[in-house]
Amino acid sequence: MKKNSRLSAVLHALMHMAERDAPMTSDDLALCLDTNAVVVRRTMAGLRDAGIVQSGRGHGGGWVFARPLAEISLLDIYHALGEPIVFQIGPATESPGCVVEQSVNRVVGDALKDAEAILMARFAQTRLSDLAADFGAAAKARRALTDTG
Amino acid sequence: MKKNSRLSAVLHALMHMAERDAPMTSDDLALCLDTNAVVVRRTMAGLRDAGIVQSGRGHGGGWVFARPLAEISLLDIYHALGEPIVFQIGPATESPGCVVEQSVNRVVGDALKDAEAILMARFAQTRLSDLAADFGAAAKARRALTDTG
DNA sequence: CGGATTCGTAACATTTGTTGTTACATGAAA
DNA sequence: TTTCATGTAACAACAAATGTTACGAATCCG
Repeated sequence: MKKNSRLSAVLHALMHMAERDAPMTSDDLALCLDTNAVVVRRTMAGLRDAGIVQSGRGHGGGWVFARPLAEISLLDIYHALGEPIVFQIGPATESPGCVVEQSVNRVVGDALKDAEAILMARFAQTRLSDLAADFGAAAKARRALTDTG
Repeated sequence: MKKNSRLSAVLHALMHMAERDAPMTSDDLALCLDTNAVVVRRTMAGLRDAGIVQSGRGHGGGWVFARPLAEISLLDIYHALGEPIVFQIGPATESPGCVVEQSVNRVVGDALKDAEAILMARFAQTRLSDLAADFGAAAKARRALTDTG
């Protein structure tokens, strides 16, 4: 299956936004992500609804953060994207009648659930400011948002 | 996209095999799994190549275990299936030129890698005999294979 | 006001992976 | 030799993510 790259894509976009003070248009971001402006809007829509970013129309419009980077976790982003499916592997039947299949689903499902919990915990404790620091944009990001927030 | 259910499907099939002493044909298993015999053969092929099961043709043929259930881990099965992709979420670009994207990929990739390691560890420590015990087929399974192994 | 800019969104095409199906060859047992 | 069963290739059906086009709505600037 094709992988769902919305999480990585949106993080990439947000980090480019963090490098700038001014709003970035969907076309700007589409260039950064090597994709289409419509795809950018589609992906960012969830973040806007979640109050993570804001969009403005017309001249001087575009995308800006609605909160300081230190107050946005990867888990916030993940949820704002509609909680994309984490695992590609899964049961053949959700509610099987066969007790054997029920047993298999329970054992494998528990393992997947635990792994997912680990992942979510990691996402929860990682902030956008950490990500920005990772490539040396920490200072810029702080100047751009923490002061105003 | 559709989920990859081969792991669950093959475990379901193996547990039905564990309930019986006699070989089960692909048609038998296809009935259990509510699918097609060709799909069963296709999926089981990896397990046969890995020496986990054996297939026999002609009258009285079908699928049997090649090792005791206690000596087969879920990780063995997972590898035998060609290590299906675990995560549906992933990076947009594998080897990006953009340093920002590299940073994002590293952070998200590390989190995914850790979660995958947790999952693999769980798979490694879970044997088919554990699975069989989970639905009360432990006695049967032991009678069928541990004695002969 | 009018034009340029930019987001919002629906509709459709493209791509890719999984699963289902058909057809036929190969091997083994009765 | 007939029947049963696997091995495998080829193709169809289906689903999900992404790319593309088109058009509407809001905003800014002159």
